[in-house]
Amino acid sequence: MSPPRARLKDIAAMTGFSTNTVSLALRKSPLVTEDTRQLIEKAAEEMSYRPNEIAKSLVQRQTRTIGLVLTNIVNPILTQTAQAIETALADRGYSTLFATSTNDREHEIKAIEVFQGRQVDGILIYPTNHSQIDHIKKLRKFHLPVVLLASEPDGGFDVVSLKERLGAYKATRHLIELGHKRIGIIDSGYRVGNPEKLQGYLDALAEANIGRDDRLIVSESGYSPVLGHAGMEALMIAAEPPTAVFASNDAFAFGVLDWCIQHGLDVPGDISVIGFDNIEFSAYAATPLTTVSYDPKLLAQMAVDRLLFLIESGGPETEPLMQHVEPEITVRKSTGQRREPSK
Amino acid sequence: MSPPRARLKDIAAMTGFSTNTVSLALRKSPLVTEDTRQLIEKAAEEMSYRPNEIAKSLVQRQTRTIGLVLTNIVNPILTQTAQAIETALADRGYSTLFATSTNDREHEIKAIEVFQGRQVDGILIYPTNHSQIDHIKKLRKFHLPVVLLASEPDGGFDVVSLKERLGAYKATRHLIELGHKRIGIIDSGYRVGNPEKLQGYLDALAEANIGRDDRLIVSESGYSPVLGHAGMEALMIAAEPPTAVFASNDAFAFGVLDWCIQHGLDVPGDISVIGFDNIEFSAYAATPLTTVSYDPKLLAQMAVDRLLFLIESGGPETEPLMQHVEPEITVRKSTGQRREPSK
DNA sequence: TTGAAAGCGCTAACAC
DNA sequence: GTGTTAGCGCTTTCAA
Repeated sequence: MSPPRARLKDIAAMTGFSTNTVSLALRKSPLVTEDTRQLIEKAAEEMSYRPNEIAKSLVQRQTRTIGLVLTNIVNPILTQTAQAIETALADRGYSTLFATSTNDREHEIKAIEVFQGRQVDGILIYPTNHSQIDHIKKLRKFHLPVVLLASEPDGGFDVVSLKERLGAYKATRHLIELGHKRIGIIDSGYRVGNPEKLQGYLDALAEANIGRDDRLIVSESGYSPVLGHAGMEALMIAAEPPTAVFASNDAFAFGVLDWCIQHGLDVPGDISVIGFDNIEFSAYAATPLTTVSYDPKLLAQMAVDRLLFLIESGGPETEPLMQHVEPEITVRKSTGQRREPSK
Repeated sequence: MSPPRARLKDIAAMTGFSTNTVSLALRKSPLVTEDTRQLIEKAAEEMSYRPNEIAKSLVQRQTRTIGLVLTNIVNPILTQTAQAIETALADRGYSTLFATSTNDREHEIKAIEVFQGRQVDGILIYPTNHSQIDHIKKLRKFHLPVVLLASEPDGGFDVVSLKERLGAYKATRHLIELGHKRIGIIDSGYRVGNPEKLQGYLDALAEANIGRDDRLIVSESGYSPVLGHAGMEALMIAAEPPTAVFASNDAFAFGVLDWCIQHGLDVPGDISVIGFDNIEFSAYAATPLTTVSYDPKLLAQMAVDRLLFLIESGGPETEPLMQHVEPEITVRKSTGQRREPSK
């Protein structure tokens, strides 16, 4: 009975006005009389008219949609970022097309291509690999506004990111200040081309004149307590194990804590552990976790502001802007003064 | 120098063929010669041609995009569901438009309207309120395929959901079997119209001939350990406090655990606690959490399969199908036999 | 095998 | 104030 969907034309036929007038009226143009507008609005209401944004997009060459590409959203900090981005975008009338790369570069490239095809007005991306971003650079040629959510070494990009290197530096320094000298790191990014955290760790060691010892550096790709557990195992099995460990994300830290419980080690008595991200649950871990914290909402807001500025200024190429959020240490119970070896 | 974006017309002009031939060739139609196809593909490649899916959508009346509306994604179980949905959809060539309602009905309605405007081919939704879904019912009139991610009392809808009531029943029964008789619940849904968990709790009590005691029922809206903490406080402050508590989500349970630590209560010695969702971190809580578990990936896959079936069969109205995922109890350390009162 | 023409639902120029 | 026309980039008849 009911026609699938009412179009401007239908309500034009219904009211006797032209499609143009109807279009104008529905957009509350001052050109059309109050009376006709009301008439038209009423008809539209009755026919449950919904403008077809696809058609509108085609003619206006803008979709008011942005593409968001994250590696995954199971890391609660990325979850929060994603949610904050979606909310900030919705507040400004934009929709969010969402894709996860699952840390696979091919997926990431694919997602970007799909977004381009769907004519997104801009892209927000946390790249799998912070160094290999040629595929993202290409977007500039299409004049497609892009904001990176991770710092990228070469520059030349709009960036809103956390100072991961600084965070890692602060974490390591915190341990050093507690007297620790043998400090392990369970890194997550190095293998996939994100060396920031490892760098920060090394920065702090160097500053304190502590030599690098590769037995204290392990790397796991992914995000899960079991990986942290495995990393800890590798660290502790070696000769001269650490007295403190920096887990490059909180999930890893939970695995580390778990390893300690299983092996009867007291945290922080026997060993200190510090995480990264300050996810909500870190306060409720087996030992409340000392960790590196920052505000993902702030980051999301800055990224959205920048992207929408780039889109809406629309003008000639703007000079890339790099903005950073600074992390802090949130001290809880999992780190403590180094105990003198009982020997 | 470079034209913003190459169109079919441009590559037609370039190669001397008509736009139609170019379109056919690029879609690998057998009608066009191998030779011309290669010629055209090469030209397209050179001009970095990307088909405009918006234009395609307009003529084909399908966007290969679906809308996903969740209350929020900070609950890790919804995060996992969201991610699994996005992945399953991408595998089948669909994009995901994403929105969070933040448990606000107005937001939810707004999101749906936006999605309709953007001509999504279908909608997947976890509604804020499982009973008030008139706004979702309206979608049926638009012949827009919808799959609900929560069970809905009236029927008449395609549903893929967890048996929340059964999960709550099992959780409560688990506590009863351990000898508990005064069992508290910290509910999250009742106030917003999702009584399933409270019902399941009451089912189990009734079955065991334990009378309902409203002093043992508290309700918090939201998802966060601090709410669980507050709920626990309310429960324990009253006369005849419980010896076991069912927290309707794991975040609440963490808050409960925290309250117990602060008040020197041993879990499970003094009090048992059980959560709901089995989020990854529940194994790493202060006391590893006994909780209700299920597989969000399975749920996501079923929901996507159903929605795409509805879309692709496209035919006349299909009889609504209700599918359910059954939860199980994962027993860890936070629940134990009821201790006889020392009195 | 390829081309011409029409049209998806809308907005934008320009008449009237 | 309102109507007419053209066109966004594509697919889809229908011819040739």
